[in-house]
Amino acid sequence: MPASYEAVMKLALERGFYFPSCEIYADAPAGFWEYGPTGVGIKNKFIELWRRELVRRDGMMEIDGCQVMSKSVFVASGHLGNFTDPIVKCGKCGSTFRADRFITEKTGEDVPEKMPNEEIDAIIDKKDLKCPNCKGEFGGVSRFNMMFRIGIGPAGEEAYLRPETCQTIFVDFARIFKTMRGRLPLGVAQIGKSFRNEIAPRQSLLRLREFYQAEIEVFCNPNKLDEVPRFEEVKQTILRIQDGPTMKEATAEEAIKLGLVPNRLIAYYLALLVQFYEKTGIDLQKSRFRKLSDEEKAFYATAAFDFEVETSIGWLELVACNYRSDYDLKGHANTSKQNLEVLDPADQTKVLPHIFELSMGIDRSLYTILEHCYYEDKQHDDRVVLGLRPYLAPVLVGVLPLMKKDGLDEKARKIHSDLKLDFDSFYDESGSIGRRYRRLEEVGAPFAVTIDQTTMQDDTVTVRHRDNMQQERVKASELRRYLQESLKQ
RNA sequence: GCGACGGUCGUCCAGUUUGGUCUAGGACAUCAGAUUGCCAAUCUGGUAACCCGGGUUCAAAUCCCGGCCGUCGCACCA
Repeated sequence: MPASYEAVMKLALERGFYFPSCEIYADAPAGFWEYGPTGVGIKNKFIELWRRELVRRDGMMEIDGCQVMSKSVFVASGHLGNFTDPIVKCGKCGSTFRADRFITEKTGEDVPEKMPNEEIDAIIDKKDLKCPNCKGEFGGVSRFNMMFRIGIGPAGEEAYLRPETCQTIFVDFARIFKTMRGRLPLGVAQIGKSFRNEIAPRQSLLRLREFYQAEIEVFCNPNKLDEVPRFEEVKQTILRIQDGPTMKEATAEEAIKLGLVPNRLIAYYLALLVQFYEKTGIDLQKSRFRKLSDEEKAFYATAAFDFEVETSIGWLELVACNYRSDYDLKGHANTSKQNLEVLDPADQTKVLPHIFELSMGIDRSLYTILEHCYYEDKQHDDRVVLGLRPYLAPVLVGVLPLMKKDGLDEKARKIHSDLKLDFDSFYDESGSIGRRYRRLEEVGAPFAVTIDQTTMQDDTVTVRHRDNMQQERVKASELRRYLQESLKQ
């Protein structure tokens, strides 16, 4: 079995990576999944890698905001206007359709999403449109909003679960900029949950109703999009860019010259993103930045690239990279009546920052890492191996006594307890040694330390490597340094 | 949300056609003991499931109704 959605799913269920939420109840809703112990291990390490390679490297500021946000936030953001799709439901068979698209398809008439419900109803009446499935009459147009609405306090004040984490960053921007002595360009980052009431959640981690995002919002001066001193560090990074039907590979520097990327600021962050994903173990040969056409772009984006990775079930969007211009800050400034302009000290001008964002889906990224790292080793009984990088593995090292006698088990327990506070160490004495190696491989543990008779004589242990199954002898006293070393690049 | 098909130990599958030896079976996984002692060994024993609710019937894993979940297709994915 090659790496496939089914194989990854099977492993996830068998080894506790992730599983359906509330599964002991029959009324558990779709689109909610939990991470088990091994899954959390990978997730936490993925987040730490993200912090190291993006937040700390670039000197970004990380915040942690609330999941419940006021109604006004979404009036300003446009979520309560632009994102409500007009839908019609057949009174007879219950089929539902996007009203605007349905009318355009049937009559050729252009129907903007924002057209009032009554006008859309009038068109359906006039053109005598019927349900294409059963010829039934349509009920009136209604609006479907993908946000979860909640009631605050006894009066049930209207509020919403955020449908994207970035709104927190926008509304917090002024305070962060002032109190943290910000300067443009300023990256503000956040990891957190977002909620979207998907109509048809599907494929476990890939389309969730409650999901993790890692977002980076870069606030910048729109007049200085090519002033990026650190661009030098990344200019040789290869960007693979799909523009319409053509796929082009170019360094970040060339990509600007070729007009594939509009400016240095965007090129810089796309390159950082590539360098980050290279370290996750995802095969970058199966990745691309897909330049979105005008029709595909979100309403707020003036330039947009989706970072996509090919998996057994097709191309998956892992990160949306949008140049959002001043859409967000302008909206929040108008709605809140606050001035969100900042001073650019270089030329003492006031400017309303523009925003370039990297909006990463953590759950999808984790799935992709699992799939790209999964393999079955034909040379060795089709052993299932998760070839995770050491710094992403939920278990770094398994500590195994060769046998449970002659004091080997006690010695092994001692070594395990010496390691476990600083490393993800796992002690296992159950079953044959080969069996235990295989179990460790399935959760991606890169190393197994075995305690044998020789250990009792000279205090050395064997370190077995997951990928090539080779072993080497290492002094027990050197183990910590050995493991420490493995966690570096 | 619509349609088609499906839902049985942790995982995969048998059993449902024709209701009754199903007290639900197997494989893998897992646990305990024995034996072995560096790559899924063997033996013995154990844990562990009919998605939920209702109905038909003397009797339901099996038939009927409703719900939930999953896969696929359509639609959706801001």
